Amino acid sequence: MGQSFKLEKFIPYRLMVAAETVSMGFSVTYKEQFGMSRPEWRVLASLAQLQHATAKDIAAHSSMHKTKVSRAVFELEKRKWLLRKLDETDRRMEHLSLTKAGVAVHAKLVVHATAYQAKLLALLGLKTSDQLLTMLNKLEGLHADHW
Amino acid sequence: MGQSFKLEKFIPYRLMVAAETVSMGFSVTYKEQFGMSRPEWRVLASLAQLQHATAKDIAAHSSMHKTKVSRAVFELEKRKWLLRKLDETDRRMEHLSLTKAGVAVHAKLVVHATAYQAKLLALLGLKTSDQLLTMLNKLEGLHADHW
DNA sequence: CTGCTATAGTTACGGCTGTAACCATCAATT
DNA sequence: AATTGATGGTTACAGCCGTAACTATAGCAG
Repeated sequence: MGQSFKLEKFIPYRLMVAAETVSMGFSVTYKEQFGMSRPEWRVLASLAQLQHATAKDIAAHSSMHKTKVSRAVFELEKRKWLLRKLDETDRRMEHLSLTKAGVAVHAKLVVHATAYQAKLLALLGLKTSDQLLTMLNKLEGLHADHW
Repeated sequence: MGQSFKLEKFIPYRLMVAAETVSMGFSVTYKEQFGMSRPEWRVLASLAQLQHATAKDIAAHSSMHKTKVSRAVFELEKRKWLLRKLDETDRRMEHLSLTKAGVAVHAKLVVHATAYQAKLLALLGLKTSDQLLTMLNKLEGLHADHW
């Protein structure tokens, strides 16, 4: 009769549901406070961290498709949180950086992000994120033939 | 200078990337072998498990929005893997069940799903999924004010 | 210099998604 | 039985997304 396969024990399913739940919890912050989308938040965070990067760098650093980055960069530029500067010697690429305003928005979001991270770790009963990140590293290495 | 917030240490981000990586690994199977989408796979798996359910039951069991379920049910019915039967006493709802063909497709997918699950556990160095599922339970409980 | 190939980034397009509105039905109240 | 409100399920619509095609530029081979 009842087969033994249970959806609720299937890791890909459960991981996705958990990821969506957790992501939604933080998206409230950047959506409601700054009308930002997830791709925009990721680009902002990447660029704040890298200080200075091309769209391609950001795509690699934030695990996003280049078209998603392109659209997010456009939006952030429109809001004057990001500046583009063409490379003088190779005019195919543009160097991106945050404006003062962009840095300020990022700083505000980081406060919430840090608090949220702490909340998640507490929920999991962990002192640091190391174990969890190690586990996620392994999972992300699954299709390591991308390179 | 460099702020201390690192995107690659932020749990919501890392969890989502890992979930996408892991999900993609299995989606190859149901996409290439049966031209199925993720919502369709989830409905198939739910229905195989519940044996007999309404669209609403499936939405709850598979964590999907009702419109997604509605569309997936339509597709599965079109392929004759699923049957609808109107409830005689309450004609708003329909009882769903898999056809023989639907059960057969599910059986084939379960073979792959089980193997994939084992592969993931091995990758993580775990003997069972219990620890991991316990952790995911906690994360999914985050916004437990849904009920 | 010319032509070929590769690269950074953008965009047209079709597909998928959630929100909100909708339809049909039911249950409770009057 | 008519009204009202709730419920199961569908659908119109607008927005987001990735694929593939595109533009512009660069670099290399002849």
